[in-house]
Amino acid sequence: MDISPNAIPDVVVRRLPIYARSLSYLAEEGVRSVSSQELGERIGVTAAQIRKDLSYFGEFGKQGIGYNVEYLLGHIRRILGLHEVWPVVLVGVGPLGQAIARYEGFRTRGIDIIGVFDNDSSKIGLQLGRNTVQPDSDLPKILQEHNIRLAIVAVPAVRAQEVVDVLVQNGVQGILNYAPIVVQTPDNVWVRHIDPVALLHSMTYYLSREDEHHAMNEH
Amino acid sequence: MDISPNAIPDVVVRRLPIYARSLSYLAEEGVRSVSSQELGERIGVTAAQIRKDLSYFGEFGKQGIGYNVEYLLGHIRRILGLHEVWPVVLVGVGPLGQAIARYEGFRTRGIDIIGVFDNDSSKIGLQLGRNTVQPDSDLPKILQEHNIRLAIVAVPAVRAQEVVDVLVQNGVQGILNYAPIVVQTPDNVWVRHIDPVALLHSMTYYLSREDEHHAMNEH
DNA sequence: TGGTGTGAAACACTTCACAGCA
DNA sequence: TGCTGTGAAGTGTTTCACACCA
Repeated sequence: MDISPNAIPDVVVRRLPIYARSLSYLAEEGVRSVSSQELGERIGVTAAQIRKDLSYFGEFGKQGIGYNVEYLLGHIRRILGLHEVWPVVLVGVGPLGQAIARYEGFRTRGIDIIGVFDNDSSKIGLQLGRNTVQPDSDLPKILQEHNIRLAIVAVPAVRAQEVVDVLVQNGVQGILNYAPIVVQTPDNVWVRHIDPVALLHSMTYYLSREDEHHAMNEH
Repeated sequence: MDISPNAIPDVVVRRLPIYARSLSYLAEEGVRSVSSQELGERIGVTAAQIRKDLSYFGEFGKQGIGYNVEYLLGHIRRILGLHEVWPVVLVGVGPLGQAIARYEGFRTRGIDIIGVFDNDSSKIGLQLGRNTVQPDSDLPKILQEHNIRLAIVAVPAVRAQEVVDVLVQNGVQGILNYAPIVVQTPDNVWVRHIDPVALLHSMTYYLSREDEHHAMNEH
């Protein structure tokens, strides 16, 4: 999915949920007010970055004081569309899919998994959290009936593209893809990707460099 | 962890594992040679980007031909330090941790989970893949004995910081954090973060905008 | 006083466009 | 001919630094 000119930069959009997450912890702790400095330290981001990011959306702070936690959190939630609950489907019920289906953190943050699907008939009927596993063949019906726009894909890499095709054909516009493959979609569909191995590999890069460094310093 | 000046940009380092992944699929398919154009189409990246990225590390292609798949893959693996197998520990054996422990995709890509830990005594002794769950109290010993430099954290948010502190105190320099919280570490430690909910929220942002857009266009 | 909001400057990253080569 | 490797140009992102305000 591409960004139209004059739109908010995607980097900013990706940071907003982190701000929201941190603000909700602050709210739970009973903190009323927070400065960009304090929030930045929690999140590992500069104060200027936070102020600049927020300035795309309005003026939420008070000079000399900072930001009211509840007020800013409410605004960010609304900006992200989280004043509504988003129904999503999950496809793929291997160990990872089961963990996702059982995780409470989706529902508490505005994401409601309303259906879980697998093509393995031995899994159909399995109860996972509030959901019962349904066959993939029921996907189109459910997607359309509930007007689903978001989906989580946790199938093996070889199946990911076909599953994504079905999702997109039935109106899904945002996909969280756990399969270690880049899926092809029309450019009005958003895809975010989770590949823990790739993330680890990006760290092994630096750790190997460090070795060499030390070796060099020893001479 | 910060980047020293003149170093390879971190964005580039993060793309290398994606290139490696795609190249290994090509190799499995028996493809011998690939152009930056073809590889880019698979990955959703421009050809120029790939050529530029690779040029940080050397010259791996042949004019008029493209890249030899095996040769380039070998080089990228070496650049990422993947000519060695990296032993890692996993802390946290809830449903997610269990899925991680059982996932075969780590070992096949150079990441070997050599220990899994939890502080819940009812889980100690549980067999997960090739590992048996050990108590957190054994962490320091194992980290030091095996010279572990990478860890995966899959504990609840409230426990993440204390776990990370123990890891760092015992020599861990790279952490893959599944807990929905930004952990504090010394700046010689790398942290990568996985928060599926935050990724979904960054998509609900765009999907909400689209609604408004349509509403606007209807007038 | 202590903090925000924001243009402008600095920096980082991507894309272009083409020389050069098999 | 068809593709790489790469300076230079273009674009995007972050940081600076300060006017402004409760």
